[in-house]
Amino acid sequence: MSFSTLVFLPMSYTYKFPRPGITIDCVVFGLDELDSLKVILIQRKLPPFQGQWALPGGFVHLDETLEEAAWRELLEETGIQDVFLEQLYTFSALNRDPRDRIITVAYYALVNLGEYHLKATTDAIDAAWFAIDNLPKLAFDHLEIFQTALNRLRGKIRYEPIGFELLPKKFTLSQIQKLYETVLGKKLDKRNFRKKILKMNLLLELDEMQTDVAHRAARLYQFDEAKYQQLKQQGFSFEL
Amino acid sequence: MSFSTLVFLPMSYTYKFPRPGITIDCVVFGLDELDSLKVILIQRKLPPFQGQWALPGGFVHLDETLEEAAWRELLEETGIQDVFLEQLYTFSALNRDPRDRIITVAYYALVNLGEYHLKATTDAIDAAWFAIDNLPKLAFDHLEIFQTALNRLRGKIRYEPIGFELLPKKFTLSQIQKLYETVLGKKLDKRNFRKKILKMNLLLELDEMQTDVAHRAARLYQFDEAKYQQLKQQGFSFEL
DNA sequence: TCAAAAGTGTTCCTGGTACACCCATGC
DNA sequence: GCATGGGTGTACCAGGAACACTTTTGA
Repeated sequence: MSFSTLVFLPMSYTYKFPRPGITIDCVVFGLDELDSLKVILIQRKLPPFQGQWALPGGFVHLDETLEEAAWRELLEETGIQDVFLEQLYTFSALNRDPRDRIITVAYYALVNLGEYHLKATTDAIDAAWFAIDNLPKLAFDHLEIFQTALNRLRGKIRYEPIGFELLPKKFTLSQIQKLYETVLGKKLDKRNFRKKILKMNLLLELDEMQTDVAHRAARLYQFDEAKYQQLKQQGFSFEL
Repeated sequence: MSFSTLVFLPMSYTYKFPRPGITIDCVVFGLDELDSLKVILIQRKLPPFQGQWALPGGFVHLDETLEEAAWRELLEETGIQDVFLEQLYTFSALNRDPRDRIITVAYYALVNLGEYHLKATTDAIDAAWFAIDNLPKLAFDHLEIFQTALNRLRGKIRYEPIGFELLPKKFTLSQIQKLYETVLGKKLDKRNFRKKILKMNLLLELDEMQTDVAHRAARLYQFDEAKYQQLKQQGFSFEL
């Protein structure tokens, strides 16, 4: 476009009744190479809670849905896109933001940590992965939001195949077993785990093996999303 | 107080950025004597959707949480209080309200329909129970909200003991079996159902029987909430 | 040759499912 | 005495849990 458009930008917006502000916050889970569960935090540059760590998030624009706002903030603050994202819960305690009445709609995301190193993030935003059992003090009520998300993840991973979202596309049976052990916090029997997950027929056995490992290479598998949708239609229900 | 306080009531509220309006809506489920599942709807007195049926709900005040707003609207519009109430989902489609950008946080409630006849409701509000398989056309996106609530109820009733909220405090085993058959939409085997639910040790066998029935009177039971909390603590998980 | 993880079957037991008849009560 | 729902036990089968050794590979 060679012409700019001049628009009148109002400096303020007026309503008959007071309105709370609406934000979204995202709890982004990732599984690192050592198989500890991690979450992304952002260091706040501005008050309130300046310098403290917080969940990525921000205000919802009038021309976007909550989910669109979550995707936008995720991309802006962490560079993450195209991942599993689901609404978690809406938090509305009266004093959760010291400045103003703010209601926040929390989302949680599952990403394959190996694909995102958070180094190339824009401007001066400081984002980092933290192990979930060693979090710093969080701003606002973000600890409560995080705990709600962790409980949701632990509950949901047992009866919906969302765990695969934390792994690379191609993974070994041991990887997925360790994932379940990490998230659920208990050891599982190797033979029983393999029997059960293979019997579901949701894993595509690939003709590929692990490389660069200092021991016998394991076979790679892939989650068969199409098959899952088809089975779910027929009343099948995932359970581990 | 013998003196009134004069306060300046502003006629408007101004913000630097535009804000969506925030409402809550409630999907109230009840089970009637003929054991069909019902939901409460309110007939709208004002545009938009004037005359159409809608879920009870309204704007969230600045000095209340979302849950408080839900309780308030529930009481004002239906006379219901002290029931099971849980947050469902937050809906934010851009055009869900034709007048303005409105985001709504939906709640769902489970009530013992026998206790609420909706006759004594305040002023001119027209509230009524509708069988869920015979709903009228609903205002806004309330059909989608209702369906989300029904799916949640169907899912949750299988792994948390919330079904009892739809029954009177004292109930027969047949009542709860019919409840499950109604909500899940399939017949269950009487002997197996009784074995399973009694084995959980969550039902208190009372020394009372049904009265005024034209057949052998059934024993009454009561859900043991304290026992459930205790068992849950120890890792027990309800499942039917 | 050693270390490290991959891969593989069987036995036992629990819990799910299928199934039919007598009992108590009010009309 | 009949209609209506209440109440009860057993046999079979499937799936979950416990359990240990051999194989492959790279260092």
